[in-house]
Amino acid sequence: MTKKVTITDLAKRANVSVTTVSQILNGKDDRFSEKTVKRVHQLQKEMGYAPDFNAQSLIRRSGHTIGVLVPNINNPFFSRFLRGIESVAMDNGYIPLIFGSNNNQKLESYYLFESIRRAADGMIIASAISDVSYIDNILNQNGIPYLLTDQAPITEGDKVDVNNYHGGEMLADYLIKKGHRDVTVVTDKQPTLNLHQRLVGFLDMFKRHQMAIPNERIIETDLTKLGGYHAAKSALATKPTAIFALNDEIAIGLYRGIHEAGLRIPDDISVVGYDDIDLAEYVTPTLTTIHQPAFEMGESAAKLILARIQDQKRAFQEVSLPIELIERNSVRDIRS
Amino acid sequence: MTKKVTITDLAKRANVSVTTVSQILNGKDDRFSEKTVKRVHQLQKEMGYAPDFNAQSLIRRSGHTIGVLVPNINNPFFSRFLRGIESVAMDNGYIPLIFGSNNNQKLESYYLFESIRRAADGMIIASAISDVSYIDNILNQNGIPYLLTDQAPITEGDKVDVNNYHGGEMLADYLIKKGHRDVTVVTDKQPTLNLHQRLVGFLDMFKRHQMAIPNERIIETDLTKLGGYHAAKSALATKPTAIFALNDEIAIGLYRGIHEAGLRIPDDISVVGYDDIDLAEYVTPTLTTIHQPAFEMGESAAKLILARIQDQKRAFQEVSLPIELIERNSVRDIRS
DNA sequence: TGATTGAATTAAACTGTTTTACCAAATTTG
DNA sequence: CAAATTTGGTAAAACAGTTTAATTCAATCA
Repeated sequence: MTKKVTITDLAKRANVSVTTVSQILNGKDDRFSEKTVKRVHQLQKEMGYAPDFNAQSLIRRSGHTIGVLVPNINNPFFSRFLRGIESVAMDNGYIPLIFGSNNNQKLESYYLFESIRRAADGMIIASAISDVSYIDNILNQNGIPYLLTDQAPITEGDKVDVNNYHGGEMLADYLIKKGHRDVTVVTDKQPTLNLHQRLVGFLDMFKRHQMAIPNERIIETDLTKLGGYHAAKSALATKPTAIFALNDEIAIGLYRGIHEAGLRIPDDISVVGYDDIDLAEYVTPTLTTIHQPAFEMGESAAKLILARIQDQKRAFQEVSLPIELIERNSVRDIRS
Repeated sequence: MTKKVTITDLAKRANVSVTTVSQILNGKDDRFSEKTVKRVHQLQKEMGYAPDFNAQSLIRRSGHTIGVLVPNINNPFFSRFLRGIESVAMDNGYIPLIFGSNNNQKLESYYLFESIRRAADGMIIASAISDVSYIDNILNQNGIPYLLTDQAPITEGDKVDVNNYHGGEMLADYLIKKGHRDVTVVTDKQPTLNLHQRLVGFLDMFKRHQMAIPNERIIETDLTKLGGYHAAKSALATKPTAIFALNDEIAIGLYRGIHEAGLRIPDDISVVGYDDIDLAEYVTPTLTTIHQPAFEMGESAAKLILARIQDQKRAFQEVSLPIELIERNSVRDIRS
């Protein structure tokens, strides 16, 4: 167990001061003779020197880290979203610090402070549980720029957004055109703003067609496969011709419940989801859903926050990404 | 943008030295008067002080971090494995630093050094791509304990293991008992040791029954749904009665390919997988597979590495977790 | 000749925390 | 009552770097 090699070791071997080494290794080498520069680089390789991350972060007051807060790491949508973030963060020498709040407000707050403690340079927050102004307060207080991927009712800030309201509308419109009017919705017990907008868009469209969906037709569960599975019974009890699952995970759970009830999709009942996780085209029947550009959302979020880290004064920017209805085989046209 | 509150600020307000504050906040408060202790704690809450992570890590030479290296973050098996690690790490005040090597050796090596740079206290490595002795070298050199979840051919070290060889055997035995002899295998292009053992167990069992599987029946692809989907055609071309997918992801990809080819599972062809990801009981038909206790593997791994961090001298320990064949509906009994 | 300039390098201050060694006053002990 | 011990606390060094301002030395200039 050899001791870790430090900048001082390197400086000694090179017969220069640590200042010199530091400067050279940070690219400010125009002030030094070519000989010295070469020698330092040479020795760095030889000795396998890499600056200590914590020492660097401490004095730079930057952990070269961006904190990422998502509700659920295991949800495939967020999984791809995170990969998008990771991809651009890594390319720029930043490392994402990923936290899953699991709908737990205490945990969310803890992670906020943990990010501060770790000198995160910025944060990306997807669908916060807590009050947005609370988050804004904490983060502002500590001078940490952040970004929401939510239609959060906050006056200013960078945003990455997809129009969830419109997504809900599109699905409703699609089902209506296929002749469905007895439609049941399976949503989250504690919907984040995203989901809420999605739901409202859907309901509004039905209202506009004088076919308002009654409350009994709105079933609440967890945003997971298991949640969908559990909700299947009560959903089926409402005798719908179609079910709108607020995300694909729920839809896949419903598939199972529906199959176990001896019904067939889409012959006996239609199902639509939301997100277009990659699984959506692997289930039988393939799932009609709204495609959200999860990876691109992650990329945009990371780009935006990095840009702000570079320049705190730049104008706020709002990136809006398109969504798309992907028609597959889980909906039947029931017009006689 | 108020400045971050430091231990010095707190000390000033409390009219004591920073030493005192540090000691008290670290629980070494028996040397101080009750009054002082109370005051310090009171002020900590009031001022919202939390010690700077980087400063702490620097002087403690510990990032309270454990580096985790997995081949693929998106694979549901690893996803649950990571959650297991996370769970016990967090409970002990450690944060996992998660890296996905994506079968890229360069990246793997980079992450190793990044972990060192960040003063990781230990590492968990699942199925390394690189030579194990290479990893051992680097990590040993820097005094970082590590743990493999692999049947790696290394003399000593902590290990978390499930018997992949036996898992392969069990599946082979099962298929043989159901009358299958024309069996095709779909495996990874660059199998890690885990997968290799799994495959060898499977092949050996067939050999033992004088039904050795020829090389043409071993098809290589990526370890993903898409990989499975792409492999379906060539797999079907070998006219098997059953297919062994080396993990469930591949199996789900095969499902799609098989369905698109107009065949039915298990009527026309049987499929078995490996891992028992939660999706396995959501697909149609539900998938017969080997259950690996992914979450528990993660938990054990984290516990083991934490124990070693506490006490570098303790005896090496090898945890072996049980696997189980889960019989579902994807295999038909074809004995006439 | 003395001042100025420029190139190459460095000393010293700083980041926020922990730790070791030490100190003064109060209390106990012999 | 002097010596020893306890009580409650602090100063300073260390951790591994970065950054700013200063220094040295030689060459150029007026």
